[in-house]
Amino acid sequence: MVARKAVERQTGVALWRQIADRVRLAISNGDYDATGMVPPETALAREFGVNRHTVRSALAALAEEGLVRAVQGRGTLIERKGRVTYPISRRTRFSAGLGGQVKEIGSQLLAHREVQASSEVAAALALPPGAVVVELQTVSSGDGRPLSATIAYFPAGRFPEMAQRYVRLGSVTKAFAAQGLDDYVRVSTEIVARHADAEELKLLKLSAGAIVIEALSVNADVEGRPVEYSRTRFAADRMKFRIET
Amino acid sequence: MVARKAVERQTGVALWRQIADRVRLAISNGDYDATGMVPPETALAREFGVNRHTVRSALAALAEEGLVRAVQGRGTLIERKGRVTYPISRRTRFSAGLGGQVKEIGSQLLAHREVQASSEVAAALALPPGAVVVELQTVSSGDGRPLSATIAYFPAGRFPEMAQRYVRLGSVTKAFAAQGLDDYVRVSTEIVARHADAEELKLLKLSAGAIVIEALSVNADVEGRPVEYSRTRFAADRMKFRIET
DNA sequence: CCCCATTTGTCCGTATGTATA
DNA sequence: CTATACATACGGACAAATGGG
Repeated sequence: MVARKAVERQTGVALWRQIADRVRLAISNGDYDATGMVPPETALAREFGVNRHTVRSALAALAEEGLVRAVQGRGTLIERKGRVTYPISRRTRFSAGLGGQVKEIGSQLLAHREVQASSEVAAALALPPGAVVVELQTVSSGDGRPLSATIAYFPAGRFPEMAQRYVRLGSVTKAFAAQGLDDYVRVSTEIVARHADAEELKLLKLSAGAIVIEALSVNADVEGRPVEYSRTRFAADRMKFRIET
Repeated sequence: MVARKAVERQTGVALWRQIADRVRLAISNGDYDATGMVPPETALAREFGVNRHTVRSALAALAEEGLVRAVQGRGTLIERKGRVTYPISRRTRFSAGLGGQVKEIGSQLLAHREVQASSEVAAALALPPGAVVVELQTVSSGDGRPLSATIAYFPAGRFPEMAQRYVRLGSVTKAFAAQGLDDYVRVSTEIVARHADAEELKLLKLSAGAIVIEALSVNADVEGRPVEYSRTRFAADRMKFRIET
């Protein structure tokens, strides 16, 4: 048992939210696996050095997220727990990487269009300035929980059918295959962690103060020509990343 | 100019803190590089849809961090900006990876001891249960800003002098070399992003609600024998990670 | 030098949210 | 449920400092 420090006051983050974050972390760490329940409100209040009402506010927030369910007379039951492990390697594939960890993978195309590449996108895809690219905005989920929101760019000349194929097949890898690209590799990944903005809170069904991990990545075909540049925002508290070098 | 969404109310996270987080991100993204200053308080208040006083609270927090400095009559100057890029590859080296990005790298040994390996540590280092390991607690900084806090474990039988060497040489790589290990490679890295706990806030000089990236990694010698298992907490808003696969 | 627009600093009061007892 | 204390957020007004005509 790790001695947990008292929450901090006057930091701009309400005590109930700090406690909600700690309990969420403890749940995903498996600290409460022995009972399958969160400790009683009075115990948590003692542990964090706050009033029981404050703990109740925190648990209400977690119940709102669907993470726990309070049952009068019994306690607060844990409805969901662990993080999904997402492997990052030279052959990173979203669906395949999650295989076995979730029963059902969902993918939803929110929007798509053809646009002139910004200087950032053109540089990443090694295209001339102003080249046309296909932009896809998607959200992926595991067992109904949103895991990531992505904006991806593909060279329009080479992959004109990305949007249509993605909708039908539900996977970038399959959409590539349907357009004659059988294999591709990850050439670069940059990662930053930060607080979610309002749009991400909504897309990923997060609560305020939540963390997203933003990954900027480039995939290329086996000849080294870039085929995809994407910006993926992961719901940090639902994911763990394993880097395979 | 990206249209920035209004901050959200009644979420348990104070508006001034949400705004501080957004402005910190904008600074590190270089959004204000043209002037070297944060926009005027009145402009920020309009942008976020809040009162000027609320913006002032946010800027006061950033000034407290040393990120900006307000000058009456002129504006709020940016004192520091970008994130340090930390490369993760098969040959990840802390000091070498940061080379050139910061003028001065600091490393501090907070504590060291010999302990019996926990089951987690023993498994990672491929040691028999109960084997003795050297535990090092360190904090590393760039140009005076704490960047990471690490707890590292080494097989005590093979590297009995880790603590003494580290203090003298200021680097794990050099401490290894002084004990006859010339080369080692990263065999696994697991990454999680979460809110910092009270201890991490203190060690890394962060303000409440801050994000840490926790990396669990194993290094092994060229024969594949594990030589180090470590748990490093990075100050997320000061770092960017590049994964080289 | 003064004048003036801009920008930060400080003060007042008031309403609401958070936390305790 | 009540009552109390403090933090947060707003609105307005004015002072103080800066830099450019």
